[in-house]
Amino acid sequence: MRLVIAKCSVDYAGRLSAHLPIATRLLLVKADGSVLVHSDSLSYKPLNWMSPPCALSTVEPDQDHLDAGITEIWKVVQAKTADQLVISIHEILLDTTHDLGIDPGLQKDGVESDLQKLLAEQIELLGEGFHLVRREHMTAIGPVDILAKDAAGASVAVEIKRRGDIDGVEQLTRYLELMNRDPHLAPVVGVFAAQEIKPQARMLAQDRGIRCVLLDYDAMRGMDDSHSRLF
Amino acid sequence: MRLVIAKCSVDYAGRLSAHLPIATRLLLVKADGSVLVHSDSLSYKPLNWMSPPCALSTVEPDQDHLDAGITEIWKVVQAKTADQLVISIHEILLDTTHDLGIDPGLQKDGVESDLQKLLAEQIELLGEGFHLVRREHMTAIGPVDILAKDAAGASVAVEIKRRGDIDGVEQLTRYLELMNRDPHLAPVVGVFAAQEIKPQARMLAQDRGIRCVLLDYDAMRGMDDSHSRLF
DNA sequence: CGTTTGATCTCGCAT
DNA sequence: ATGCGAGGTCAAACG
Repeated sequence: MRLVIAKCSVDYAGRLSAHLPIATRLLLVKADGSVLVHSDSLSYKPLNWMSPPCALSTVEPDQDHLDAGITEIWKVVQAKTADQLVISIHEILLDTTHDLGIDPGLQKDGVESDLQKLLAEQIELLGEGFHLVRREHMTAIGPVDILAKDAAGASVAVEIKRRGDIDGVEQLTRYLELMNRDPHLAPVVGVFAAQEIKPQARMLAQDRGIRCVLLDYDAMRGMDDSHSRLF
Repeated sequence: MRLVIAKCSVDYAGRLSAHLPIATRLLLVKADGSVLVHSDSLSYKPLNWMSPPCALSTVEPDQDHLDAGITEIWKVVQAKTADQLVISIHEILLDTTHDLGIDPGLQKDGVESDLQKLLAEQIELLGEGFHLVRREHMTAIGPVDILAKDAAGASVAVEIKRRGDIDGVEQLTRYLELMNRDPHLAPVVGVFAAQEIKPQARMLAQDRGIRCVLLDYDAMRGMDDSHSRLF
């Protein structure tokens, strides 16, 4: 990884065009050749960047460039899309390279798949007498998160989101429409389950006869045997 | 901006839990207090981070930590959500600070608003005799990108995307459903206009009687008077 | 302030 | 490869 702090201007031409006026920024060149341009604010997202696979080359500045104060030009081209990033450097304040080695990677916990697993194990949270048919029930247009049956034996399709917005309701609606055409399943009722449900999503769901259920991840994890065994 | 290259492990607890095993990484502390943890690959996205507003404090390692080889502990807490990022440092290989000043910011060209402006000016691209009623026509559930009339005087609702996928078709469908209930507008036909349209989105649109139109941004910009005057 | 929507979204998984 | 869904989405625009 090469770290350069430099006074520079940057131009990107690819999926769109973008320009960064001259200023002092951090230029990050990673081992895979990718380049990130970061300013001193706006965390997370670089001002500009080039994703791998890409190649960095330095171009000799011509007299016009030199007159404009440009001492060095980096040209980064994407190998597949031919997107271009051109960094015109006026002054280098830091230039250091370190070998970091490969990273073991991030371990996550608490994402949608965890919610799905917990709700499948605690399907009675949806109501007395509910039982699980299967997770990831396949339909022609994709898998329904959970298929269950209620106390009366009617089919229940459950869509699970961490954050429930309008898209999730649309998705569940398409599944329900399709599943209700299947005489082996119909009638199928829908349940939209999420840790948080946006008002507009709740409205749309109600309008379509879909029940909304709020999930409490911490409480559900607390009920989980495999988790509680760890303590 | 402070740049630190260090052998460290990282733990995040907030909207989810995440852990990074010990390895050498770049730690980036920005002027606003935000922190980014980058590895030497996977451009763009940090392995872990904390967004502003947040506060960084150093915690004195206890004997257990010291025995484990930890020489320094950073604790970063989000001011509002109380999310926590804990960085346990084993060895510092680089530690340098530079004042970058504020960045003038990125200038973009070619995003959705540009497409909308150009299509509004060149509405006849949709067909002979089309004319613009207005951009951002308000409905009860939000603004339709462009409202136009065709040669026969029938209303046309246009949804514009850079990349047209199924969500855009759903969105337009909701608008059409609503607008067709309005006797002043009905009947309203839909046009889904994008630089690129995914096959599944095209299928769904066709199924709902919505016309798909591919937009050529460069050609449209070439036709644009205000742009050509610049050259 | 909350809420919505776009993004050079990125990223991962399944087909 | 391509499509699809999720993201600690982020971040800007709008009410």
